[in-house]
Amino acid sequence: MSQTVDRALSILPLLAEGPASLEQVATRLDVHKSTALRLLRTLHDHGLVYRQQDQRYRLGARLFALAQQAVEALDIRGIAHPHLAALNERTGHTVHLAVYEQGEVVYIDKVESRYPVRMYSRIGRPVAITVAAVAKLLLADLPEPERRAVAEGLDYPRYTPRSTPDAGAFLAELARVREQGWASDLGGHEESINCVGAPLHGPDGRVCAAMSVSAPNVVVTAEELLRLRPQILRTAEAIGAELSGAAPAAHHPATKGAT
Amino acid sequence: MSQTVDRALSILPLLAEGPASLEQVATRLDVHKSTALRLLRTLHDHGLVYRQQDQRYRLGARLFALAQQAVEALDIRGIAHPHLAALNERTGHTVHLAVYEQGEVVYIDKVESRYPVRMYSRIGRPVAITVAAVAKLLLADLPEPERRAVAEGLDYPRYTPRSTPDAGAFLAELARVREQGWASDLGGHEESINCVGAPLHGPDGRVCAAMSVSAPNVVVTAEELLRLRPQILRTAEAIGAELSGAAPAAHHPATKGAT
DNA sequence: AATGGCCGTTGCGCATGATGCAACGCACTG
DNA sequence: CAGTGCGTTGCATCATGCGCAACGGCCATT
Repeated sequence: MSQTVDRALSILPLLAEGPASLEQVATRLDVHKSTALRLLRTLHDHGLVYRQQDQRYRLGARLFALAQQAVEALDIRGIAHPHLAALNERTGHTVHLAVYEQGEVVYIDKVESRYPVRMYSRIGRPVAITVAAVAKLLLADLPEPERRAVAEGLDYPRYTPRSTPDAGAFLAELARVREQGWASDLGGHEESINCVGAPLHGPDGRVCAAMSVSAPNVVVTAEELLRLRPQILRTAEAIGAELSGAAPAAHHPATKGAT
Repeated sequence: MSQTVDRALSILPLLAEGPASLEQVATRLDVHKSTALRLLRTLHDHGLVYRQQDQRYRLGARLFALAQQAVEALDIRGIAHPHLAALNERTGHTVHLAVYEQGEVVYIDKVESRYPVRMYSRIGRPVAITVAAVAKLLLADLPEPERRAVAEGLDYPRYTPRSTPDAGAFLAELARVREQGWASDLGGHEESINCVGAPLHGPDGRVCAAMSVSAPNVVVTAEELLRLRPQILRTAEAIGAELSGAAPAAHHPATKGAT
């Protein structure tokens, strides 16, 4: 692995937190100022980093453009979206789509609730990996050694009393999820929010993404939400079928095609 | 500028075009395979690049996560304020900045008029959502189902005879606003007060805030106020560019003062 | 107005780390 | 079963990225 590039790339997550000065970057990277400057300049030349008038650095327009292209390149998203929208239409609740990539679970799509109730997460933010239904689904499908390695490398923040407490409990939960083919999170992240999720199987049979329906219990109780399970599973299967090349059932015009 | 980093970063736009094999990357970079491999591995370790089953590389979801995190951390007010102050300086009128959150539109910044006018707005307070220019701008950008849901759940108080009367009229107005890219409120909240507003686009291209210039018609007529529109739009675009990290990019320190 | 500290910037000599090469392994093909 | 194409590895060479030290602008302090 290339040390120079490694350092340069380490700057990006750092700047994602907020603007930082040259000195701050140098300190956090543990390199000399002049080194940090050179790296930042290179990033700047590529437009990944932006320099504001106060000379501090932020992420730049190019990075946003690339990010946009990155999600658009994910076929799953384009294929799944109409299905997710339809599910949202029928249930009225917020629907999420997430993928797993190298130890991270990332939301890549979301269809908002019709209810004008604020939902906790925005797409893109790394998921609360130890509790979210989608995270459980994605991790549950990993081969056993990797699953354990990931589980043991995680923090287990106690968002609520119902949050997953530790690696042991998490692995047990993953086993259950794997077994039953769906997952739920009942107030494990935010006390009043529940969600139910299902896995999306790719052509190779492995779980390539996960979806979930979330709602605060001021709108529906956990029991009512869980009653949507069959519908969610059916949607997940429909998406999976289409991913595997099955003809898309003639729903709405499935415009947003992927190639 | 660092050559190694430069090469590594050149890979990203290349992959944005579509998945590519190691050999293709090496060729396009004009470096040896082994060099390209090392660079790709480093990018991969940082999650910026993902390796699909067929061993070809594409952009990683982490890029999206980074961008999204940066968007959330954006200090819209801090970036916008100098521009708003400058606009206030030039026009003399009250300037507002607002965002949409949890079904409400709230002011997050305000630069007072140089004229002795009283206006019922305060930072942190909700906006008269059915009539204010900023509210129209923010709601006009919501996805259609949510927009309709919100519009239908609102009250439509008749502050004045020119207030938006009902959901139908409001949705029609939102469509117009969305189309034209700016909004006005001519005496819809307080009989004698007019305002003109423009949307602020965030890095993801969506409207993340809205600004407006307001003045009572004892100071300027509605026509005169509307004549400021180009100036307001220009300001909004400048803020948007800065929010997005668009790079005019002066390397050398000498650049000082407004452009 | 003068001073000192802070922070970004520059040029340079040194050694570290990035480079290309050549050889290997693997999968697919004729 | 050779032959081809592509990804991977270890290594010797030297280009390149590194830290240092010194400079200069800006701001707050006296």
